[in-house]
Amino acid sequence: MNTNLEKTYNPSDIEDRLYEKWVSNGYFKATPDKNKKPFSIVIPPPNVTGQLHMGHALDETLQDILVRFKRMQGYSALWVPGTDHAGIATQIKVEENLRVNEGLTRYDLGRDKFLERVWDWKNKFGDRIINQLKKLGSSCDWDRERFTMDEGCSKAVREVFVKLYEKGLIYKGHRIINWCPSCATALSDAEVEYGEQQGHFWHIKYPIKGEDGYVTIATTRPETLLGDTAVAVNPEDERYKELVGKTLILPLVGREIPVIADEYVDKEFGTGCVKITPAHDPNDFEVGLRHDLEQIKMLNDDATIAKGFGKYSGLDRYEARKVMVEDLEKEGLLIKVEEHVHNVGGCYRCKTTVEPIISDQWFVKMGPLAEPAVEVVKNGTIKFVPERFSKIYLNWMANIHDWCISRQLWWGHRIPAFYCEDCGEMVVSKEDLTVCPKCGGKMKQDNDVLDTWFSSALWPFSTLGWPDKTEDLEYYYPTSVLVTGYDIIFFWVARMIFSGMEHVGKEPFKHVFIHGLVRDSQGRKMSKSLGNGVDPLEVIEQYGADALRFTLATGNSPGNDMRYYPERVEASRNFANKLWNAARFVLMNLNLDKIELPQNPQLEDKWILSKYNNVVKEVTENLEKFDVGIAVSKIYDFTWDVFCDWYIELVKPRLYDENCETRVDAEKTLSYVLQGILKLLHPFMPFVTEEIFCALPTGEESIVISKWPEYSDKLVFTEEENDMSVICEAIRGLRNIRAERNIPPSKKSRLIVVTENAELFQKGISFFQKLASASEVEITSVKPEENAISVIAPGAELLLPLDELVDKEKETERLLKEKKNLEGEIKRSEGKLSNQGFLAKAPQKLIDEEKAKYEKYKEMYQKVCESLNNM
RNA sequence: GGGCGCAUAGCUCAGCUGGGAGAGCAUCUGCCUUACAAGCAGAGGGUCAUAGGUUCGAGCCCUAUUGUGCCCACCA
Repeated sequence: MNTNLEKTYNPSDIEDRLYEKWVSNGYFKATPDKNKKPFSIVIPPPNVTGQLHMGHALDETLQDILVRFKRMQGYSALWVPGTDHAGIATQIKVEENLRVNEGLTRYDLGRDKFLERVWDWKNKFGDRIINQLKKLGSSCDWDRERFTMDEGCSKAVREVFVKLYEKGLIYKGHRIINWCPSCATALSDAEVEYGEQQGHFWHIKYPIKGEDGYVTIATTRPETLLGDTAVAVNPEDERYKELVGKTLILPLVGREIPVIADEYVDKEFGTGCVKITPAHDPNDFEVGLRHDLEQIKMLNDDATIAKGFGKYSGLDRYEARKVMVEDLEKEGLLIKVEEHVHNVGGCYRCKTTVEPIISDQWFVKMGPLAEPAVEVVKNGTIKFVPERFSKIYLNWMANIHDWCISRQLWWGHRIPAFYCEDCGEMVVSKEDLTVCPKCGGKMKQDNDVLDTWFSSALWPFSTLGWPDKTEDLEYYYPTSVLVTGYDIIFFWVARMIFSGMEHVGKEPFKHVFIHGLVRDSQGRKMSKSLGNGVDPLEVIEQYGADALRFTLATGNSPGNDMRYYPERVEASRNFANKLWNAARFVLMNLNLDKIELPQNPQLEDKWILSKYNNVVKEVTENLEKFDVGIAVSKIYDFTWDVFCDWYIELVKPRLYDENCETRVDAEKTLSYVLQGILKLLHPFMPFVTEEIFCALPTGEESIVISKWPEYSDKLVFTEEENDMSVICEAIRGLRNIRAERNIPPSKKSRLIVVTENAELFQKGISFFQKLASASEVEITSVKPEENAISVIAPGAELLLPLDELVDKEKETERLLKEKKNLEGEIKRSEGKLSNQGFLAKAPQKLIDEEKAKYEKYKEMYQKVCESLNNM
């Protein structure tokens, strides 16, 4: 018989072909449809740094699982990936190790030339993303021009920038920012990573003017003394009461600086005297403002010492530190040097130690924006999964500082501020300005670009056409769910939330589904420098996209990291293979031209249908709750253990018997349940399920657009489930004893079933023959006097009269062990049932179940005792 | 300093609202049983980190402790 399925499962044979089919049939296209509910995931891959591809694959897989699930449930599901201009540029920088900055440019290109390269790379990188998504089988809506949104994004970005500027929520300020000397750009607080470093604590004398004495200052950055404009002490500090108001001579420089009193100083730390460098420390900056101190910038943008500091000028910050410490020592101003471990901030991209520098930058005023963004999470409009991440989010939002959004880079969206070269007028405008509205002079656009995350924050609505009032925006916004890793909650999630609230007036998504990071088999982050990154495309090549997707979905609990093991992908592939072969078996034995429920289901048919029905319910519930890992393991267990290992084996006798009257019912049940399994599994393993689905007489053209299975009251067969489990237990008992005695399956044996429930065991005869190597099966209510091995099962004693195998000693030993086991169970059960508390407070269902167990064990115990007596 | 995770079989991890400890891999035994050796049937292996507490009942809830990881803040 032709099964339409190749003998061996080979993913590479089917995956590309099916993907082409889906795209050309237009299954992935999503349009606003009033008769359907919307489900939308509109997201760019996070700003890729090039080495975390497996992390993308996880993102993409989880997103696609949800979309496919919802589509089958009848939603109009939209799933649009993308990447923006700035993200691509980051990628370029990492892959080429570029340092693209005026004055520091390794490839000394102008802005235009650089942007040309950006576009080249955009295509290359865009292809890479598209390719990975295709290979993974992601059911994205490709036809729209959303994939790269440079133009649309630019429009949205300008709209937002101008709007916020006019509302006073974007301002240009002279403030302390984090400066990366290597990238030569400002960074936001979130872009600074802190790490412990072994440093020193230099104790330096600052002489008091007109006196012999001095003040001792302890510092970790002695070179910054060049920018000192005061020394501060705590106003409550008795030691230094006299000092306040006096003047000090700044060592090496000779400048006169005052001693001031400020609450900021901790009396207990260091010497209790703090040098104040307003231009190079955020706290000092605040102190400086309070005391109206001068801000002296002593560092250039490349972290060399600024002009005006004599021989130190032009030295690198660390070189200057060395030289200055030597000079201090020479002058006898260095008291001591202590070892000191402290946290140092580094640039999250290039790891260079950042310098706090006072600088003119653009900022977003966060206070007013944070308020609604906090509220919307607090009142549950946006729900984090798992819930604990909402606390992290809220905590961050509550302590948020203004966001520095200008970057001195060449990539990204250029700030839409224009300056008149003649009169200095500044205009923020949606349109490019060339002529000054005030004096008619020539206008020049701000050289700075926006933080990547500024445009990324607009993604949920900019991709839907905002600021235009499009049908898509109307229908799909707010989007349903955001799937992402916890590492970018601050960078991206938070900013999308307040941006959505501010610009659209509605939350950007309803759920934030947070997953963990994919690590290598030793638990390390995948990184280029370690060379431990795994390329999903290679994994797909080797095992297939289905296996990879299944692996990423399995054992993945929300918010927790997962390790990548090739062995796990192999296990997933094996599962796909198992399904493939089960399908081949069904098809080989199928004579139907359509799939339907059996008219005359037998015991085992009802058993599997009932179990299947239950799995449908559970899997659906789990997916609704984003418990992807639990859902997938339930399908796995049902498919392999219940359907393949039991049901298929159970119905073989009926299928192999040409004259069997209920053969057709077996066929119907087999194909019905298989079809259901395929549908449940489709979001996880889209390709293999489609290939099999199309080989079945479903009458449908594709599983992608088929209907998700639903729980049905008609398929509840509790009694049959229980009966069947009795038979299964009996079979397991027989197999157990045969395995213990090393009886090969080829050696059949007579079986005598001693039971009061002849009707049930009558139905089980063919199962005992097929699954427990029984030859003739005799059912009786009276135990015969025969030399036999006895297996105690619930409701029956099974006798194997195999003379040559009966070994009195072994048999006694085994029965004694069994007796002991049962005694334990009975004791446990008795303990529970005699516990008044349990009887009074436990749910009735549980008590009934416990009573039933007790009866069962009691009966089995008696049988074991009888057998022992007979020996 | 503040916050959040994690600690369960040899390894990697599940365990959903508290109701007799699970999977994959690894190990051992026996099977080429006409869908599948990428397989089948069995077996061994856990004081669920420790100590208390709540409860009729705790891997799950509470408290403390230890180990471990992450995030945030940062005192010069």
